[in-house]
Amino acid sequence: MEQNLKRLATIQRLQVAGLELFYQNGYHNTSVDDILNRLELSKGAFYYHFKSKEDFFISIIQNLIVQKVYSALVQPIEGKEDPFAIIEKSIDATLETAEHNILDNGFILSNFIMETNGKDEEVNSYLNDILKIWEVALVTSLQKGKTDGYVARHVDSEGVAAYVIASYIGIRVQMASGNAKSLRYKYIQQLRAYFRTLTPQHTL
Amino acid sequence: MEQNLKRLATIQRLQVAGLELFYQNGYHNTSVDDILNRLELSKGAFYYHFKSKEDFFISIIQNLIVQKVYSALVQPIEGKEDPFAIIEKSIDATLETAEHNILDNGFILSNFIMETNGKDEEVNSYLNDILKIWEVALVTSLQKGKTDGYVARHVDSEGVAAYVIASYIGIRVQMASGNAKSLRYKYIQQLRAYFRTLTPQHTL
DNA sequence: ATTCTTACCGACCAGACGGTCTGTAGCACC
DNA sequence: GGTGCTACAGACCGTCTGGTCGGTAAGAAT
Repeated sequence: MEQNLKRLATIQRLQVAGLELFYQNGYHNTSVDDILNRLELSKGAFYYHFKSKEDFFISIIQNLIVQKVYSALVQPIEGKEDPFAIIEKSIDATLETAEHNILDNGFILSNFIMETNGKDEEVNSYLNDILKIWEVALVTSLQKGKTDGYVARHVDSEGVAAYVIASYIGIRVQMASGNAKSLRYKYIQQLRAYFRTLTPQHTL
Repeated sequence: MEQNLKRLATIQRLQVAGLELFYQNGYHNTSVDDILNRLELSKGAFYYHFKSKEDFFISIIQNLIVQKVYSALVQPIEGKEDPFAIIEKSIDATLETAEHNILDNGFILSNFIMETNGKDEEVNSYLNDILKIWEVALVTSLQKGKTDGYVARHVDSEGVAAYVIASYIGIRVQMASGNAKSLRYKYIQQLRAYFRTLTPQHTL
């Protein structure tokens, strides 16, 4: 039993360190040895627990990234308040962590999606699944907002979701290249302006 | 003289093939040999004309990518018509080429920016310069639109530019993972809705 | 106490990759 | 018609990377 705990701990350590390095340097630019050196573990340990680097990455996606995205972007918008308000709030919150260069959620996704696009088809599909989860949550929230009177009837929920996701991914690309703070402010301003056109009051 | 032409032709062939392969497989995932094999040239040829792989990439950025982005996204919006109309049109046009999987312009940029972010600082800055060119063109166009009565006075031109660029980059990430056609349609719809809030008539 | 299994070590390997270097065919120039 | 230079050819090298494999200490099982 004690053994099993140590095993799980080692796996966890590898995954956490792996995610951090993959995020900082990219998947292809991070070697297995890089991860091992940081933890003072050996090749043997790694390949005892994971059958390949790719398998390792997929385990990270499913065990760490899914949960992070879920808790940061999906769960917060499941309430029955004004969808626009809570969507804006959840996005702003993740952008704030991004600003301080903390390992952040959504960006990891788009980062890896672009890096694995074309090659690493399997990894790429797992990553896109996560984006899909967010998309579904956004659409659901918007549809509910229609019956609750927060969202105008004519709004194309899927279109809005795609647009929100797009702008979020894009702003993160730009934030990566400096002056994150002012970009975040500008972005939220414009997002709010955009949302304003989708409210029922607006169309009256 | 004949010699000089051949020299330039070889350089051109290398750059064109290089851009195509870098775009398809990413910069780090494309080896110099990959490019050479396609053209049936040798290592000697490559390192005669370029001092390193990075130097080669920078030459591609400055000779090919700059011009492509300029002709596709900057030049078209320099007129004095309605900024929103011509911006929308230029973006839609590039998304259409993207849809048919032609080597396309803006995406190359965001692709490479993300790949070279963190490492390859020099390459990264050259890429960001191009984004800046687009941004400046957008801001200029919007400002001119204010005096021409197309754009509401209160509009934050820089914010709008950042938001447009962001959504464009993001939608391209999503288009890369399939169903490009419907995404393009949705995206343009939402972009138009967003622009509508920025016109003077709207604020009356 | 012995045997088996788990969790890990670390030397090693094959292949890929960026880059170097020596060589050479052919055109230019006098 | 020799000399020099340009534009390549291609063998070679050092390094890095994912992955393998034989070994082993320590706990579990009997």
